[in-house]
Amino acid sequence: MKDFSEKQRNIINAAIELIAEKGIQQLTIKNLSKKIGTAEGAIYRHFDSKFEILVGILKLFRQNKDEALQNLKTKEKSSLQKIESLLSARFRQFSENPAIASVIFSEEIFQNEKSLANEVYEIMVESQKGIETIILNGQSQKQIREDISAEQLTLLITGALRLLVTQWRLSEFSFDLQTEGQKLWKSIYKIVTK
Amino acid sequence: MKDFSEKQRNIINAAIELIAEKGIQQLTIKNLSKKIGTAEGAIYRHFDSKFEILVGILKLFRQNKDEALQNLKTKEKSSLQKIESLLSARFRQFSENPAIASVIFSEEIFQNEKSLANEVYEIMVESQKGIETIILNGQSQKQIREDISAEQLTLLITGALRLLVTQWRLSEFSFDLQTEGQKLWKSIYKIVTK
DNA sequence: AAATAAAGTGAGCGCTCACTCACATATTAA
DNA sequence: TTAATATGTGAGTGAGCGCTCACTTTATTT
Repeated sequence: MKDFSEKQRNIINAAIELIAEKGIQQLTIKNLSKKIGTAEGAIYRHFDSKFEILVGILKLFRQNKDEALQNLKTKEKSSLQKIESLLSARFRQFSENPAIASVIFSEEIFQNEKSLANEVYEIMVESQKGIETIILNGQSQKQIREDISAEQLTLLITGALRLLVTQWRLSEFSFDLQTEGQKLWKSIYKIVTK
Repeated sequence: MKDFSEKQRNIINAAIELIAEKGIQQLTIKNLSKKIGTAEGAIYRHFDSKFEILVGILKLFRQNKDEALQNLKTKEKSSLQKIESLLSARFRQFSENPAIASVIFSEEIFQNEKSLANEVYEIMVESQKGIETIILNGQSQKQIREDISAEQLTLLITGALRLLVTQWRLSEFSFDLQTEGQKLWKSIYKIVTK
């Protein structure tokens, strides 16, 4: 699994932005080259096919997720603090790069190709497993209520996170995501600590 | 706003199934006519354009939502019972018609066209307003906790519902949605009643 | 400075797309 | 029964798609 060159990252970022702006159906090589400011053919010096660009987007998302989870493990924090960190890091990332917010929870984009759809699902499951593990830890340390399973709490937390981001996007970023994200965290805190 | 003819409903349902199976990019007039068993041209006797078929899908979703909310108003139930009814009705609907589950929460399908994307957002907001109203009622009757706003509780409930359905779809319907839906309701019940 | 490699260019290829239209067939009205 | 209307058919149209390739330009190595 090699890393991307600078040009490749440019192309991937432009692709994410294009999808965010116009939807997957407008992610064409022509539009992509226009966005980057090169001829169409140039793209094929860096990617074998359009498919590989989509693969690249998912690879980037997977890296982000791995980094976020890895980052937490090194720190000395309580389970609740870890969850708060994860959430606020997410909201910050999306605020700084709204295009990612528009693509990362849109599984439909990759539904065209079976192998991509599967990758999307795997990333989602792994990401939630990370949160579930933190919650399980919090439960065994009696910081998080135990009358609701870690799986269910994860579903509630992740679901709300996703929906909030989706609303932010569909409303054309009409509210401050980080502010609303903090509100959400306060609610989650009340709920998980009972 | 006229109702659809039988042929039009056939076409809309086939379109939903196609999107569910192969993604929006495979919703082509050729594939659609193959699915229905007619020639391509026949479709244009019932819809002016492919765009109008997408509009039709959204119209159907809006009708479903309106009916579900209207249905509840007539019944004599507590707020908590109403929410449970809403959720279980949803899960039943999706179990019986998985294709709808695959499309209804995939907002990016309609992202291609600004007017459609807006419609999608409106339906979402209205749907949540319905739940929020029920929760507000439950709060004023002291059946639902008041230390978390109705808006936030709606976000948590709706988010979890959506995510559960999405997981069910991405896992290729690998678990029983209604069973998991009941589990979710039990968790939600514990949370909202404190 | 010359040679080699890497990156960019854009016309053009085969293909699929949404959609049209002249015609055929089925349904309803007179 | 005939006329009128609605519906179905499928080859055809121009446009746009992903992608290729002969060629040019830029960067790197000798």
